[in-house]
Amino acid sequence: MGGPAFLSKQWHVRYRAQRAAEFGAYCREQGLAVTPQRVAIIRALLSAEDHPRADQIYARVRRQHPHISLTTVYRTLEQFCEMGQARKVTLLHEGARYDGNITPHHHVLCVGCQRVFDIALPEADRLLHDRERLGEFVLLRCLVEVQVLCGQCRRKGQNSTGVRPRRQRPVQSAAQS
Amino acid sequence: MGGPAFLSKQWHVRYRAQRAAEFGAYCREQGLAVTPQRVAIIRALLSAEDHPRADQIYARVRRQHPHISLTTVYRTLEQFCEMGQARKVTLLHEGARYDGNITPHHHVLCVGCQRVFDIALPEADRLLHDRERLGEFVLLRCLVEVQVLCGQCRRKGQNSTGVRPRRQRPVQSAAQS
DNA sequence: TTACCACCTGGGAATAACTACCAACTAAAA
DNA sequence: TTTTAGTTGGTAGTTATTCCCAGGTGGTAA
Repeated sequence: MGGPAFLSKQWHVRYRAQRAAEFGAYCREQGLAVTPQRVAIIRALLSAEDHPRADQIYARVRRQHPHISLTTVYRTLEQFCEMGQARKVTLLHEGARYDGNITPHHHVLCVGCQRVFDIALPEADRLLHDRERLGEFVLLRCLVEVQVLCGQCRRKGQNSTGVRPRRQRPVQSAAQS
Repeated sequence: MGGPAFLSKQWHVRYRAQRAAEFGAYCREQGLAVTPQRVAIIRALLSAEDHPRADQIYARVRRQHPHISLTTVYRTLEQFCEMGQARKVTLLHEGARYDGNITPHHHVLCVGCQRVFDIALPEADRLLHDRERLGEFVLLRCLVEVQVLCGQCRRKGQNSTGVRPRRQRPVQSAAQS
């Protein structure tokens, strides 16, 4: 109880259905148009069980929308991440960074300036303590990335989530003209 | 005590000096030639405080070795990682992967087949529980990647560390010719 | 139902971050 | 000093992703 657990198949099925149903409303709420491309991409993403890459989603969506472009897929996935409707599993994906310190430690990344700092996190090292297996998997290592906003970036007034705000469609009220 | 802690400057200084001093012996032990390029790269890496990218290390090494090639820098850094003399901070760097499941969860990556699985890790979620700050940093999120070898890959006899073994220079003993 | 327009899309070109290849070079064993 | 496996540098890919912009379209207001 309280230990690591894989998420069940059944849970996933219900979760996806709910998310798909709410998608249109969510877009409208955010001032985004509900285009066939966006719907196709969120569906492909929600029905995927393999954490697909952008090009894999592109290939799947193309079965229904042969004219969709790869650019649209990349752009839309990025938007979904900004909206909080998807997660990018790759961390620090803008090129590998190297660390000469090979003692056990973890990393703190400032989402503003992309600087990386070393940190010791004994709790993290104990995370999967005295386990060799996790289900059918042989445990090798456990990596932790703590995302923060450094003092410098906070003062510069960077948005605190690392998510760029999108422009809202102007609400056409009785005010003007 | 036992909580998150940044590694001290002083510690780093001594650590680097020791690692630099041991480097030659380590290479010989591994059957690797001690070339000026390798020495320059390990020095640049050990003296770096910023988790540099390969091209940054290239730029720094070039100040002393104007003829070194970027290819050598990439190759050498990769070797250092294989030898365990460096760490690559970027996880899953072969392209972003997307996840439609935005509930709090973490990822298990099989280093053999690169498949990604979702996992709930309440311990990880509690890791930085009831903290808003970590030193001068504002905490945003804490991401965990558990690296494993899945049953399938284990049976296929994949090397269990994700590190390719290097060919040893044959020990020229009295045996032949 | 129509008109409008800010938003959205597709396609090609550009970029960044590697990676492969191979001929020339060199560390180090003998 | 000789030999040679191991190493390097330069060039030419490749892969993943982003930029740009002309043309298309969802959604609001009339």
